[in-house]
Order: sequence, then structure tokens, then C-alpha cells
Amino acid sequence: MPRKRNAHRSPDMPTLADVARLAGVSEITASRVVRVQGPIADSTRARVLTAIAELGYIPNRAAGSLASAGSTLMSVLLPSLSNIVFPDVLRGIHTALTETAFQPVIGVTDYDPLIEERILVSFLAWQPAAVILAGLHHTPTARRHLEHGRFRVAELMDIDGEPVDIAVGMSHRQAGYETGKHLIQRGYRRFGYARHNVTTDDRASARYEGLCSALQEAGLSLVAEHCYPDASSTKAGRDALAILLAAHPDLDVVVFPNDDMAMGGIFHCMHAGIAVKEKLGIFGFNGLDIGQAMPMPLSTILSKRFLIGKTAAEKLLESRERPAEKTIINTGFDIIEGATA
Amino acid sequence: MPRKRNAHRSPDMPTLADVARLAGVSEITASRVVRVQGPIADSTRARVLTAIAELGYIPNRAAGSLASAGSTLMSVLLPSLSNIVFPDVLRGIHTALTETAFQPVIGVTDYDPLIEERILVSFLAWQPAAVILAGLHHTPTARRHLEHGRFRVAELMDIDGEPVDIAVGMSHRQAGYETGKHLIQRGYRRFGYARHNVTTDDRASARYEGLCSALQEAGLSLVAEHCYPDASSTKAGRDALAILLAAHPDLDVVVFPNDDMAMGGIFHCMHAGIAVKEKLGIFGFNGLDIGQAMPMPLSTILSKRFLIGKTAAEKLLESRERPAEKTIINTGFDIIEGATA
DNA sequence: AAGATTTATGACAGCGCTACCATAAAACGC
DNA sequence: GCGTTTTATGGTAGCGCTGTCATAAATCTT
Repeated sequence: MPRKRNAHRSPDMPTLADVARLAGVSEITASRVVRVQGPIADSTRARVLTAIAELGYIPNRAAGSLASAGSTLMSVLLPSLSNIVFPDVLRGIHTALTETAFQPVIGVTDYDPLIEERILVSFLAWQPAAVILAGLHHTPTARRHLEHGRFRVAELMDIDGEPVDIAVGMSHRQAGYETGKHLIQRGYRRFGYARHNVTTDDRASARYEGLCSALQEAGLSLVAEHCYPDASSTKAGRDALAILLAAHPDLDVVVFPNDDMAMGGIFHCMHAGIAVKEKLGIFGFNGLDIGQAMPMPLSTILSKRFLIGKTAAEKLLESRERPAEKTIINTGFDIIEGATA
Repeated sequence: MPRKRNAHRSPDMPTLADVARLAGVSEITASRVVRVQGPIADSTRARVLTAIAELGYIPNRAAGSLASAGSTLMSVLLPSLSNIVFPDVLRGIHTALTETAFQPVIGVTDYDPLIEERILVSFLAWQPAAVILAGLHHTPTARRHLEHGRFRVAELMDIDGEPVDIAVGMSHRQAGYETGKHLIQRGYRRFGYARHNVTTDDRASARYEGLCSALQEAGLSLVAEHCYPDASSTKAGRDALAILLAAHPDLDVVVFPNDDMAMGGIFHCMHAGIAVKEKLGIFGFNGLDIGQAMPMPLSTILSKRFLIGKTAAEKLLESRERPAEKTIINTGFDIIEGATA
């Protein structure tokens, strides 16, 4: 009675042992061929490969992970998937991981550090090779896990702070500051700001602060701001601008936390017959394609989301061990002049 | 010398055995508490839970999967992440999986069945509980794996065909057909169509065919079409429309394969001073928020992407075993009249 | 009260793979 | 030509968990 357990694999899924037997080698040699590891004679490799093809062998990664105490999974924790920014980051990660043995496992935190912590712990159960998350701010428990774990860690988007291992991103504070300087230089003086409800989006807050300090340096300050109660969207931007202008018709420029909302702002202007740029400047953030395809391209800041994801994943693959010094990679940003401010 | 292997877990990560010892129960009992499975006395559960908290125990899912020949992973294979459609689907899946033990592992196929097959096989190595993919068309090898595997399968987006297990989506052929009928009824006669380069996007092709057959029924046919050589984008739509109109200034409506391109079309009209709807109708597909936030909301078809993802994942969770009959769930679509056609 | 059932727990083997150590043969050095 | 290194392969012992079967105690029948 060789096989006692019957809850197991379908009609005898072949195992490494089957492959080894058919190829006339030991299990460990077959294993080495599969993993492309260690010295193997060409003839042996060929025999094993043939056996694999013949049996339709699929390795069992759970067994492999258990035996080697490590997996080929990379945990990716993103705040949101509604915000186009994060699919872009994910795309970058995925691009870097193509052709490698690594696979991303994704979780969505909804910008909530507690959810992040919960998902992180559940991901750790897979002994991932690396963990990628957004931002440098995590719960103490999460941070402890990140610091003591046997895996690489990349914190994306933001570089204003102390990373656990690697940080890849840009300074959002500086982006906000440069936005302010840029607009002041172009003659704008009466600034409005349209927020949205995500209070835990640290990056948006950092940009806001940067903008304020640029204004302050120039002896200015925000004339008005409005916080739209719902999540960010084009409609949110459109409505927010309407409200802002109703209360403060004398604004000459309005800064939005992202391009989606800024486009909403432009749509409001189109609807209300306000001459964008001459009468009212509109400034966004992200540099989405759609904004640049408009008849008057959106003035905004290009954040390099794909590059951030790709760079982070590549960097993580460089070494399995965490190096002594932390790495901070600034992918920077570009101001897109556009035609709306 | 108890611990011979030193490549293993960091300074003694606690195992279930440690938890069991501390709680004064057997390993299997501790395991049952962790998995919330089988009858456990309240007092015992409490002791085990305390031990877990005290040790900071994190279960090892690789070991669990190996022992039980099954994992809590759900493989998700999407054609693309650039196309907003799929992050929306993914969001739906993720929503359904929150609060369950399942975690999505994602792969991107780039609309290529061969890449899909390759990723599928590498995912199968984790013995996933379910596999989610887009469309009903796969390579023979992929299909064989899907049919013989011990996991549930959901094929999303499309329902025009024979699924392996579950299909959730809508009839794209019908959507194209209804688009044609709707536009004909509104008086449009001279139709143009702007494609993009993705020849393997079966859904877009099905809509195209549906549109053509509606025209045919009415004794009409496409006056012109243009295939933009690059991937779909707003700019692609804008350029494609410009080219189309240059050759055929007499078109009275242009249908686009998606909203992104349709918006590009509108931007072209704005730029060229063409009265949208009166002079030229524009029709999209997807029903993206941004199109509806425009001063003249885009006429389009609302595809229920989030719902598709969510429904599929929920359906998959209903039973671990594949039922005898296949399930097809039609999430339908809505025509959004909008103001552009 | 004696059996039948349910509830709570445990012993043990083994899932399929790889780390570790050992060995044998081939290539190299001088 | 005799050590020494390199190349190629194998034996063995687990990795940490859960399926299976067994058992003991509590509860329910009639």
C-alpha cells in the first residue's frame, strides 16, 4: 500500500522522483536540472529534460519553499487599484519580474496602515523573497516584521524618510514646492487648492505642504481650499472647482492633488466658459497620458510610476541578502509646462 | 545537535510545535485552532491563541500547502494592466477575497496565449485553489491543464463560448450589435471605425463584428475604418480620428473600441472645431468615469468590470470542487446615451 | 443503565522537495 | 606521476504542517 493518503494530487501527478526514475538519475540531480543550479553534464540534463516533458512534470513550489525556507514570491502591497498610479507601478514591477522566477502576490491596503499590517503578516506566511510596499510609514508591528524578516524590502513612491532597506521614489514635498515656484514665476498669485478625502495619502499631504512653503517664501498663502468629501475622481475635481470659484471668484490658479481632479477642473471651466490659463490656471500631478492628449495639454508634474516599480523590483533582485547600508533611489520628476497654467 | 540545517529560518522562528508546547496541547490541536477547523473547547482555543500571540507565531503556508495538497492562492492572469479595465476587474476580485484566506497572485499575459500558457504552468506549481483568466480562448496545452486540474477556473469578460468551469462577463458581440442598432436608430448612417493594434483582443473584435452585422441588417456597412498602429490610448484615438476624417470627411459617426480612444476623438473634434454629435457622433466602450465627467458626457456602453471580477471570485469560493455543469453568468451592459452620439 | 452518538484531543506518518555532506571521476599543476 | 582542485552525482534527513485513524470523555437515547 504505497499511497495511503487519497486527498492528494489527481490521478498521480508526477513528482521529481518519477522524473528521476525515468531519467535514470537521482532525485537531487533532477532537482538541480529543474533549478538550473550546480554543475550538470549536458547529457544528463538532456535526459532529465526529456523525462520532464514526457511526464508533463510540474514542480511543487510548496515543497520547494518548505525545503529551502524561501519562496519565489514577491509580496506587493498597494494602497489602491482605483488610482491609476498603482497599476502603473505594478506594471513596472511585473516587467522587471518577467523572465525571472519571481511572481508578485498583491494586496490592497486602502491607504490604511492597519490593513497593510494585516496583509503583510498573511503574506509573510509564504516566506516571500521580497516585500514591496508604498510609502515609508507603517505600523510599529509592520515595521518590526519588515526589519527582522529574512527578505528584501522596497518602499516605493516616497523618499522623504528612513527606509527599512530600499526606497525608490521622489520627494513629494519638493514636487509641491517646485509647483509653487513654477506657478509664482509664471505670474500667478491667488492660489486655490482642491483636496480630496483621503487623509492618509501622505504623498498628497507632502505636496500640499511643499506648495504652501513655496507660497510662504514668496510672501503669499493659499487664498482658498476645498476638501471634496469623496474619493478622488474627475467629477470630484469638477465639483470642487465649482465650489471653490463660487466662494472665491478672484482665484487665478488652482492646484489639484492629481491629474484626474485637474481634468475635472478643466471640464468645469469648459462648461462655465472660463478661459483656462488666461483667466484661471489649472495644475495637476502625475502626468497621465490623457491629460497630455487634450487640446490644451494639462500643466502638471510627471511622476515616474512605471520606472519606480521597475527599478524597485530590479534592485530587489540584485541580492537576496539585505546589504548593510540602506539605498535611496530618487527617480525624480519633470514639470510639464502644458497649456493650462 | 537538534538543528542541523542552518540556512533555515532566522533566529528560531517559532513553529506550530513551539505553540503547541507552550499551550500544552498537541500540534494537531494547535493546527486546528489556527485553521478554525474541527471542534475545539473554548478554553483550549484561548490557551493556543495566547501562545500564538506570545510567540508571534506566523504559520508557514508552504508547509501547510504541501501537507494538504492545496493552497489559498488564487491565480489571476490578466492580459494587461495598462488598460484600466483589468485593474478594475482585479479590484473586484480583491474585494471578494478580502476577509477570506485567499490571496491573488497575478500575472500579465500581454494578450498573448503563449505567455498565458507559460504563466499558467508556473502558477500551477503553487497548487492554487482557483485560476482566473480573461476570455475563453487559450492554447490547447493551457486548456488541457485547466480542464484536468484540481482547482476551480473562471474565465472572465466574455461569455460567447464554452467555458471550462465558470464564465462571467457579457456578450461583446451583442454589445457591438446594440451599439449599431442604437446609432442607426438615432439617425446615423455613415459609420467609421477606429481600431488599434491589438489583434488578439478577441473582445474588441467581437464588438466590431457585432457592429458590422447590425449595419448589415440595416442595409448599411462601414464607410471607413482605420487601424492605429500603436496600442490603445487617448492620443491613438485622437490621431486615428484625424486620419479617418481626412480621408472621409463625410462620416457622420465614428465608433471606437474603448472610451480612451473615444475621448481622443472628442479632443480632436474640439481642436478641429467639429460639433460633436450634430456634425459627428462619437461612441466608445467601457463607461469610464472620466468620460462621464466631461462637459458633454461620452456616449458609450457601460461594461461592469468590477462586478465581473467580484462575481467571479465569489462564485469560485462557493465550492472547492468543480460542479458537473458549467456556469455562465451574464453581467450584461448598459447603453449610456451621453451627449456625443 | 447500557448502548449509540457526539465532542474533543492526540499519535504518527508523510506531502515533495532541497540543504548538507560525501564520494567518485576527471582535469590540472609542476 | 602524485597531490590538488574541479566537476558531476548521490544518500540521507529533514523542512513544518495536516490527513487519517484512534481514543477518551461527555452527551444523548429509549
